[in-house]
Amino acid sequence: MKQAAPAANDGLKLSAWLPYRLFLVAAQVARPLESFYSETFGLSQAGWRILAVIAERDAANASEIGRACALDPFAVSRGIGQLVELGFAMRRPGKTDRRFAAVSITRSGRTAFNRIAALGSRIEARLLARLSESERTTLDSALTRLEGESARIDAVGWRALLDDAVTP
Amino acid sequence: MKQAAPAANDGLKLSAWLPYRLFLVAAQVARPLESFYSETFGLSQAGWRILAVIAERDAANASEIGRACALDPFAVSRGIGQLVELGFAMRRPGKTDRRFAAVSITRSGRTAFNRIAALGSRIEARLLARLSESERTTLDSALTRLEGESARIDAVGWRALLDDAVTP
DNA sequence: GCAATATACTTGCACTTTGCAAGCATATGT
DNA sequence: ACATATGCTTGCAAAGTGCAAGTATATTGC
Repeated sequence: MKQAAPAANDGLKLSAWLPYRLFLVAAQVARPLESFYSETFGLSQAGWRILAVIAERDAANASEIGRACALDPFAVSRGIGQLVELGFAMRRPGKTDRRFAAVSITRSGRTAFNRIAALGSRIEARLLARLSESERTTLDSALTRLEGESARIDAVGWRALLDDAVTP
Repeated sequence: MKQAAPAANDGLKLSAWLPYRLFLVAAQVARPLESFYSETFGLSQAGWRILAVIAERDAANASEIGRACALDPFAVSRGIGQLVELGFAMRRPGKTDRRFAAVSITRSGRTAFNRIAALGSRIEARLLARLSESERTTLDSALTRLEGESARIDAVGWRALLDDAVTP
C-alpha cells in the first residue's frame, strides 16, 4: 500500500522559484485587464495581443504577428478572424506575394486599443510606482537578458536541459 | 466601409510593457518543463503545482493548496484526483474536522517531484546565471513588492483601476 | 437532540480553448 | 507545366474551465 512520505525537499520551493514568481505577477495583473477587454469588446487574449501588434505597425502578415506576440500560426489565424469579425482589423491580399495577407487595424480597432491600453498603462504605472528609479533600470536590463535566455531555454527543450552539464 | 487607420500609438508597446515581458519569460520557461512532466508522468500544470506544494508540507487541505498555488477549488480537487490516480498523493480524512481531507505526497510522488524539480532548478540556474549578484538581490526584493502590488491590482478589479486617480 | 444552516469539497455537464491533420491558395524550381 | 514548398486556414477531437447541483460533515438555534 501507498505510504505518505515525510515532508522534506530537494530545494525547489514553488513560491521562491523565479519562474513561478514571474508567472504569478504576470497572471494576477493580466486578470483584470483580460476581464475588461473580454467583457467590453468580446476580445480573447490572443485577439488583444494581435490588436496591440497591429496598432504599432502599418500592416503586418500573420507570421510577423506570431513572432511579435509569441503565438502559433493557428492562434494568429483565429485571432485575426476574431478581430475582423469585430470590425477591429482588415485583411488585404499582399501586394507582391499574395500568400501573405496584410493585416491592418481599423479606426474602431484603434479606439478599442486605446481604451485597453489606457488600463494597461494604469496597471503598469501602479507596478512601477513600487520601484525606485534605479530598480526600474536594473529590472529593465535584467529582463532583457532573461528574455533572451528564456527563449534559448525554450528552443533547446527539456532533453538538452537535463543532458548538458553547462551550455554556455 | 471599414478603413485602415494609420499606425500611431498612444504609447503602449506590447514588447516594452512590463506585464507582457514578465509573462513572456515565464511562459517560455514553463514550456519545456511542462512538456517534460506531461510526457514523462502525464501530469497537468495544476497537478505539478499541487505536487510542489505538498512536497514541502506534511499534509495540506484543499484550500491551503489553492491559496499556495493560485488555483480555484475545482482545479485543486481535480488536480488532487489526478495525483491520487497516478499514485503521487494520498487523501486521508482530517483528524478533527473530517470535511478537510489531508493530502500528502507518497514516496513515488516525491520521486517524481525530485525529477521535475531537478529540471526546474536547472532552468532557474540558467536564468540566474545571466544576472550579477547585485541584480539578483534587486530582482528578489523588487519581485516581492510586485507580487504584493499585483495581488492588490487583481483584487480591486478593472472598474476601480479605471476610476481612481491614485489609490495609495 | 435534532432540524436548519454553513462549510469544504466533489461531480456532472455544457461550453471554450487547443493541438494537430488535412486542405487551399499562391509561389518557386526544374 | 508539373512537382514541391510556403503561408495560412479549417475541421474535428481532446483537453481544459466554469458553474450548478450534490455529498459529507460540522455548527447553530431552538
